[in-house]
Order: sequence, then C-alpha cells, then structure tokens
Amino acid sequence: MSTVGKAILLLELFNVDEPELGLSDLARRSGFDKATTRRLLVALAGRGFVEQDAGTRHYRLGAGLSRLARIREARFPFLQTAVPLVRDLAASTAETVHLSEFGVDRLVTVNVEHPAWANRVNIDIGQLLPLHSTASGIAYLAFARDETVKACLTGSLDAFTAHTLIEPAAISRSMGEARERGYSICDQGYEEGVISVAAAIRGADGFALGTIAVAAPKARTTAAAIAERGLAVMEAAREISMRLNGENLQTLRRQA
Amino acid sequence: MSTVGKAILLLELFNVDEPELGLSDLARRSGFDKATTRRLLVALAGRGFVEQDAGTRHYRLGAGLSRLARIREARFPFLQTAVPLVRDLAASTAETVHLSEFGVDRLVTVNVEHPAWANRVNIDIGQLLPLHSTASGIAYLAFARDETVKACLTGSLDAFTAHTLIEPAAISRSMGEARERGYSICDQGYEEGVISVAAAIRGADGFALGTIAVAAPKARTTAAAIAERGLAVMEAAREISMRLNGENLQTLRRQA
DNA sequence: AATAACGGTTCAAATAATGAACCAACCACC
DNA sequence: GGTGGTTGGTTCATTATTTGAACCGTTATT
Repeated sequence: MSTVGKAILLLELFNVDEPELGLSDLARRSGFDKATTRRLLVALAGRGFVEQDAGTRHYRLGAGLSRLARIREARFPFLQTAVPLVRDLAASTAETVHLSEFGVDRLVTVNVEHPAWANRVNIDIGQLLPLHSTASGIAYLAFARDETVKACLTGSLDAFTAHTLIEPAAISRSMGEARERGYSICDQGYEEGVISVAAAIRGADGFALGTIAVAAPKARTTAAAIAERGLAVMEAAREISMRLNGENLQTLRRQA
Repeated sequence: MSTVGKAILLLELFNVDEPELGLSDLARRSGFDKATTRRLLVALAGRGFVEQDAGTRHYRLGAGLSRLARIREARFPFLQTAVPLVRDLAASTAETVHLSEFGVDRLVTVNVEHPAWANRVNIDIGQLLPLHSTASGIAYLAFARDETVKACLTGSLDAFTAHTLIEPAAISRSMGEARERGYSICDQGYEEGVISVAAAIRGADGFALGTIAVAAPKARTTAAAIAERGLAVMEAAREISMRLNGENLQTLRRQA
C-alpha cells in the first residue's frame, strides 16, 4: 500500500461519533506501527489535514481539508444548488428527504431534511449508503459509468434485510426499471419497514453525480404516494442537474 | 519532504480559478517527475481525494475531501454557527463582512456577505489572508498561541502597500492594542484604500479559531464608524465563540 | 510503590519512491 | 499527409524514504 494511501486511511478513521483520537488508538485501529502512525500524522498536521489538541494531545481532522473541500465545492456547488430543492421536497412530501453524493464506491449523505412526525426515517449527514441496496444507490447505478456498475456487482453483496436484492441480475433489472421510469424504488432493501424513492442528479456528461431521495415508514405509505413522490423526486433531480450544468441546457448524453 | 507532504502539495495546486489540471501541468507546477506525479494522483484517486475527468483526463479535487471536511464540520460547526451572525452584521453595517478560519499559517476566507454598494470591498470565498497585514490576521494573532505568533514574526514579511507594518515590534504593538480594545484595526495594510476592523472567534481554550471582519472603502469611512463597527464585530465574535463552545459558557482561559 | 497506559523518539534494515527513457495518441501547422 | 510538439501513461534499475522493535519520560490507576 502506498504511503499516501496509508495517510488517507488514517484520516478515514475519524468519524462524527469519534472526531478525536489519540496516537495509540489510531495506531491500533489502522494496524500501523506507532512510529509510522505518528510520522504520518506529523506530515498531515504540517499541511493542516489534522490538528492536535493542545490539552489532550489527541488528533482531529484539520482545517486544510475544509479549504480544499471548499475549492471543490466552487467547481461543483452541489450542496448550495440542491439544498433549496431538498427543503421544498421535504415540505411538499412531509417525509425525510436526503441528498447524496458519490464517493469512491458508496453514496455519502450530504444533506437531510426531516419531517415533524415522531415516526420518521432518520438519516445523518455523513452517513454512507451502499449502492446495491438503497433507492439512492439504484438510482445512481442506473446512470453510472459501466465500470462503476461492474465494480459494484462483482464481489459479494451484503444482505441487510430479508428483502435485499443481492443477485447481480436482480439488481440490473432494478436499475433498468429505474432508468425507464426516471426514479428508483427500494422496498425495505436496507432497513425493515422503510420504503424509499430516489432519482439521479446528473452531470453535463449525463452520468450520475449523486441522488435525491424520499424515505418513509412503509406503514403509512400507499402505492399512490410512491408514484407521486417518484415524480416529485425526479423533477427535483432534473432541476438540480440543470442548475448545476449551467443555463445552457446541454442535452444529456444518456437519455432516460 | 515526506511522500504525504508531496501528495498534499499536489492537492494544493488546485484553486478556484483553476479547478482542473492535467498531468503534465501538475508535474510542472509541483516540480515532481511526471511518473511520481501520476503515482501520487493514482493513490489520491483511489481514496477519492482527486477525480479524473473521463473526457479531458484532467484531474480535480475529489469528493473524499468533502466527506472528511464534513466530519470536521460536525465537530466544529464554524460555518453554520457563524453564517447568521455574518449576515446580521452585514445588514447592520452595510459593508463587506467576511469570516475566516485559521489554516497552517494563514487565514482562509470561509464566508462573505457583500453590501449593495457598487463601490465596495470584494473578497472571495477561499481567499487566503496573511496574518501580519490584515485586520483579521492581527485579531487572530492577538489570541493565538505563542508558537504561532513566533512562527509568523520570524522570517521576512511582505509589504503589500506603503502602509503595511513589517517590523515585528510594530506588529506586536498592533496585536497588543487589539487585545486590549477587543478588536483590531487595519488601515490600508493589505490593499490601498481599504480599512478594516476584525475580532477573533475563540475556542473553549481561549485561543483564536478564526475571525470575523468588516472591510470598507476608506473614502467613506469616519473614525466614528470604525469605533461603531469595532464594537459590533467584537460582539458578533463573542456570540459565535459562545455558541461554538456550548451552552456551558466556560470562562475563557485567556481573557482580553 | 508498582503497574500500565499514554505520547513521543531512535536507527539499522527493509521497502517503497524515484526519474530518464520509453510508448501511443492527439493536435496544429506547413 | 507528413512533421514536430504536445499530451497521458508506463517501465525498471537506482536511490532514498519508510519501517518497527526497543527505547524514554509522563501521567493516571491500583
């Protein structure tokens, strides 16, 4: 493994629940030697990718990451563009609406709006979603590059519930339906009792960048509501895609 | 230089104006060999820190950075906390208000509100500000760790205008005044014709995390306006610091 | 006082990074 | 339709960086 890969692996040990970790802890979790771990941390700290708490001597992710992320966001203002539409969709559906962006081999939740219901689907910002077993994932795959789809379908797929589709053929069929329909439906594929619809947000090249989805408790969801939400989520995704790709509405290379 | 440092240096070649760069370009600018550059890029791409455009084969910053930046933001919700107060301050002063966060050896502009005036001070998100020659920088240094101050004052300092203070003693005096007053004033130290006031946003340990500042054309700025804005910016910084450090308003270790 | 955990450091040995030379493809220009 | 200059990408012997067991000094815990 490259040294750079190791350094990044170290960064990825941090998460929202454990945002600060000590040296020994990082060494243990990464499997690297303590000396190696520290050398990597010092290199990362030198560029502001991690910071060390002066009191506890624990490490946390640094401001340098935020700076680079902001430069990326200037190129792809995914969040700013999508947030108002997420809010609108949450208001009109009165269910949980979440926005995801693709990263490496999963979807990353970047924004969520929860409804006022006590009984609702809860999703956290930063949460990672698998591609094969969520409405968002299927919507993404439906407009993903062939190599991404292939990478997803080769290798064993986890079954999260009794309803999770894990045969590549079944998932492909599901993708095809989503492509034709314009939105995906996932019935308890990731969590028991939750039904979701999602649509892909697409770049200028027609390939998916991320997704927008509505998730609701199955108990209060009718077939009619699913169809209605599907159209709404599709329309929101279309609007975000158009705003992202400039006013010059270039025809998307891959049509639905 | 460590391999990790090289990889990060590569990432830092991207900026808002040039968000996508080719392999040869990156190699040229970094001074690394093309093979080295590519190996680093491949390692970075493997973890989503850069992405390659399928068409142009150019590289850009990746979604992995956004993910980690979001985890950091969950711990330090600097932006979310400060944005409303930046907006309020912009409304009440009718001048440019900008928010900065410290990174390595500079301040990074993370949010800006511009007034409606045609003649106004323009600042971009992501813009880097030197510590010794801006109101924000002085406000930051006034509550920074000794080692940060020392690192800033050792080595030669750039003079951006005829008014820029570059003698360590003069800068120290300026910091002292800011600490006592509660806000800093910088009269054309970074750009001719611009006068700014700033105050430090501080962490639970009492040390500065970032700053909030008001910048205006000197032509329409009276001494009374400076004093008024100074108090307003100080109050905004205090409010952000308090919200960041939790409801349990711990007494700040380093008092003004 | 003893123990065990912590963060941090050292230096010979092992491993990963390096870069000159090399493709193949593309683009402009005559 | 060559020709020269550019691009992204690859190879492999040489070289320099990374590695980790053993170490130190501190700080809790027992």
